[in-house]
Amino acid sequence: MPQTVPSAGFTPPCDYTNYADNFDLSLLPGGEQLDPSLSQSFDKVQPKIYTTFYPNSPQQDDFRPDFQTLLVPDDEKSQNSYLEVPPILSPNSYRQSSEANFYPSSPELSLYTPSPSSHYSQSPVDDFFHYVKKEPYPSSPYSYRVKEENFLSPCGFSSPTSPATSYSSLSSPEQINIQQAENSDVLELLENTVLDKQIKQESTVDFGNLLSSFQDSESLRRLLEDDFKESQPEAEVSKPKDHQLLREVLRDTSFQKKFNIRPIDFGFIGGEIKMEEPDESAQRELMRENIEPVFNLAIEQMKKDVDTTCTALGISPDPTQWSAADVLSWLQWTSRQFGLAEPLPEQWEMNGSSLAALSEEDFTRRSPQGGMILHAQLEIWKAAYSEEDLSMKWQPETTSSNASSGDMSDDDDEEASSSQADPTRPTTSRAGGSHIHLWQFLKELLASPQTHGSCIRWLDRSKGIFKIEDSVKVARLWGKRKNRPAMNYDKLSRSIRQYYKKGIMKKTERSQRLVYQFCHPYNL
DNA sequence: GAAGAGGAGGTTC
DNA sequence: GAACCTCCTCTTC
Repeated sequence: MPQTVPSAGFTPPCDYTNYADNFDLSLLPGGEQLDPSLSQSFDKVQPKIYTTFYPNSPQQDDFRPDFQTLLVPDDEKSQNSYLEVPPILSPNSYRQSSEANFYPSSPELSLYTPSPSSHYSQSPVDDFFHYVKKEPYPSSPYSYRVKEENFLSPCGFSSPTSPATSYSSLSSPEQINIQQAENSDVLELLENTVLDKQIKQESTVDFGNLLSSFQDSESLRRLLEDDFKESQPEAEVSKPKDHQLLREVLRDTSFQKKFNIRPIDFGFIGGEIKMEEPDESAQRELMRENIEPVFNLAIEQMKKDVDTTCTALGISPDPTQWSAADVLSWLQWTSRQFGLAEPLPEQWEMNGSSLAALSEEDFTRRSPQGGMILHAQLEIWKAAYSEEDLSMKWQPETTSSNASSGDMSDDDDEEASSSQADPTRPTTSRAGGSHIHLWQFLKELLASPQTHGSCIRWLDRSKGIFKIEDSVKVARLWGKRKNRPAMNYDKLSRSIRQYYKKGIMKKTERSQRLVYQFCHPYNL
C-alpha cells in the first residue's frame, strides 16, 4: 500500500531520465559550493518532491504510519513537503487490485498518476523498519517500492506578490526597479506558460533490492534520520544541502567492487565528440525548439530597449535614417551605457547609412577601446529594427526600401516562401535541412569561419562581399545538404547567377572570380 | 582551362 | 509556380 513522504533527499536510482532532469548538481564532488546566488534562486523556485512508499505486503493494512509527524514539522506540511495519506485497504483488496490501480503512471505501468492530493494508505516508519528486519532481503516475496514524484512548481513565483517582485527578489537591490519594469511581461509570459504548471515526473524502484545493498536496516534508519535532522534547521526539504542519503550512497564505492563496475570516465567530454548526421540534425531541431521561445523573448526585449532609447534621444529606430547629429547622440549614449570613453566627434562625422556600413575594424580604428562594443550594439539595433520593420513593411519587390534585414539565424531550416513578407526571417515551418535556399546556406557557411573558412569567407562582411575559396568543396557541401550528389560548382554558380535577377546577389563592382556580394538587405 | 554569363528544359516541392 | 537542377554554348580571365 503506498505512502508518500518527503523524499528526505532520497532519489531512486532507477529512472535516469527523471534523475538527470532533477539531479542535484551539488551532489557531485565539489558541488556543495554552489554559487550563493544560484542557491538563492533554487530556494525561490523549489521543486516539490513526493516520495511514496507502498509495500507489496499483505501485512501492510495493519500499518498506521506517521511519516508526516516523523519527518515533516508541522510548519512545513503546507509548504514543500507532501504526505499522501491513502485510504486503508484490506489485504484482500490490495491483493485483488493491481498495482496499476495504485500507480498506473509508474514507469513500468505507464499511466498517469493522481495529483498530490490523492490518497494512499500509510505505514509507520518503525513498522517499516520492523518489516525490513523481519523480511530478509532480497529473498522476501514482498518488496517495498518507492515512488518519487517531483513536482517542479513555481513556489517562488506563486507568492502573493507580483511576478516582477518575485523575480526581483533574486536580483541586487539596485536592479530591482529596472527589472520590475523591464521583465514584467517576460515573467508574465513565463508564468502563463511554464511556471504556471506543475511539471510532474516520477520513478519507481524496487526498494527491497535497494535495501539489500545495506548491511542492516539500522544503518538505513540512521542515515534517514541524520538526513532529516540535517535538513531541519533550514526547514527546507529539498535544498541542495539535502540528499544526504544519496550523498552517502554516491560516496560509497563498495558497490563498484561488488558488481565489478568501473566508474564512468567523463574525461572525453573535453575532447571531440562526433555525432552521426541524423542525430546531429535531430539535436539541432531539438535545440531550435528549445531555444526559439527564449530567442523570441530576447528579440522582444531588445526591441523595447531600442524604442526606449529612440524616445529618449529622439532618433529613428532605423540607424540608416540617422543624421550626423543622431549618430553622435547615439554613440555618446551607448558609450555611457557601457562605460566607454566619450567618442571623438571628429572621428564620427557621418550619417547613419555610413555608420551602418562600417565594419567592426572601422569601429575599432575610430574607437580602439570600445569599437567592438559599439559595433555590436549597432548590429543589435539593425537586427531589432529589421525584425520590426520587415514584418511590418518590407516586401521582396521593394528592395529599394531602406529597411535593413536581420538574418538572425543561419539555421539550415529556414524557409523563404514567396508568401512570406520577410524572406530573411527564420521560420520553423519545415523540419530537416533539405529545404534551404542557396544564399542561406552560403551565409551559414560564412557564419562558421572556424569550420568553413578554408572554403568560403567574408571579404567585407558589412558589404556582404564574400569569396569562395574552394569551389569544389562548397559545391560538394551544397550537394550534400540538398542530397544532390551530382552537384558541382558549375551548377551552383548557375543558381547564384539566378540571384542576380532576384536582387539577392550581385557581382562586385570590380568583378573578381569567385567573389560575390549579397544585395541589401540580404547582406545583413 | 577554369570560371562567368545566360538560355532552355527538367525536377521537386 | 518558385526554386533550383542540369545541360548547353559562348565569353572572359
